[in-house]
Amino acid sequence: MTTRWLNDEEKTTWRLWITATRLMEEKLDAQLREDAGMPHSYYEILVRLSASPDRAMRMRDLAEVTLSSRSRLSHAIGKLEGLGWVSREQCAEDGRGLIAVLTDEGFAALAEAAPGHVETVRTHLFDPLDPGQLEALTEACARMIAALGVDPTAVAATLD
Amino acid sequence: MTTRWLNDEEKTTWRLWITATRLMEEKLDAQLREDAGMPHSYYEILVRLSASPDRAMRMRDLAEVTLSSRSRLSHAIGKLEGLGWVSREQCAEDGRGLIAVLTDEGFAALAEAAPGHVETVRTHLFDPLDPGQLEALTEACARMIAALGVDPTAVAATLD
DNA sequence: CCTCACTTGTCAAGCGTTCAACTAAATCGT
DNA sequence: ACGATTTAGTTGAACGCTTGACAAGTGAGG
Repeated sequence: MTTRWLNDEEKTTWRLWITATRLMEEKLDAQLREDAGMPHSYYEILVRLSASPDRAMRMRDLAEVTLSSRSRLSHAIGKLEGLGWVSREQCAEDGRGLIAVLTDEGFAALAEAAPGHVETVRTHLFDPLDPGQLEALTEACARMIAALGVDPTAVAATLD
Repeated sequence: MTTRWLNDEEKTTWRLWITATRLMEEKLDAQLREDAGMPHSYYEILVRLSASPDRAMRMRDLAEVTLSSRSRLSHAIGKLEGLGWVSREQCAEDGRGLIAVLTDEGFAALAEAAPGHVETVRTHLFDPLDPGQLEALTEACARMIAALGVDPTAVAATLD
């Protein structure tokens, strides 16, 4: 089968997408490291824990919602435990399981980091786009996620 | 100043954006590592070189268009040189400068990798979106890039 | 010329991630 | 009840990237 190469218009779209995603992630990570001393990936772990009942989640489930491998999460929680922001507890129902629990210190760190993070998101995503563009962007992302094999309604549902 | 928190609709948009960008980059990287033995970032370096006159670019300029730090590019070119895909040559006009040149082997590696990569991009970005969504996505990315301090017309112009 | 500020590219150290191997516990089939 | 398989989580090595420091080169002003 012959390759369906990208035409100029598609190349433009593709390059803008790549650039926007890279710059945005770079900006978020830099802002959080600078102002809160943690990378974006760790921030997201804290967010997920804070939004869960008892501020606790099983490692397995936490890995899934943060799109992390178990190994990655294990290392990350190790770091966060070292910072005193998360603790590990045995899972009652399953002897293999561990529960990551957000400590009061972790919650405080998150509460301090959140305003700056949200402001960054607003400044670089929501403020520059009008409502119609936001709607189109939302739908486009949902379709891409579906094409990548993940259920977008499940993603959207994990707001908490 | 009080924080303008995200409402539910905005949270949905934000989470879909994060998920789509992560999954897409993950997919691209996995596909290229699997089929071509190189990460996505290295593929982009080869693409930029292949599209330049004489398949060559100064390190400085290559770093800029690939959104890399000089250090990062230096490491990457070192790897690519080890693979025999790129060579380094002295810059005639500036004694500090080095020119990265794509070798024939590098070009062959790129030619072999390109069809699978383009197909992946089509499958997960262009195929699932209709023309109107693509246009909206393009414009949205351009505005985000502008908000992040980069000129989007300059990004789009570097098609070659 | 000479100096001084700036640019270019590299390098070592440290951080976060991935990969593969591993332990331990639960589950399944017979 | 028992071995085989699957699942949960950890670990260490290797990888790629970032940061900060550095040597070498450039170029404008005195």
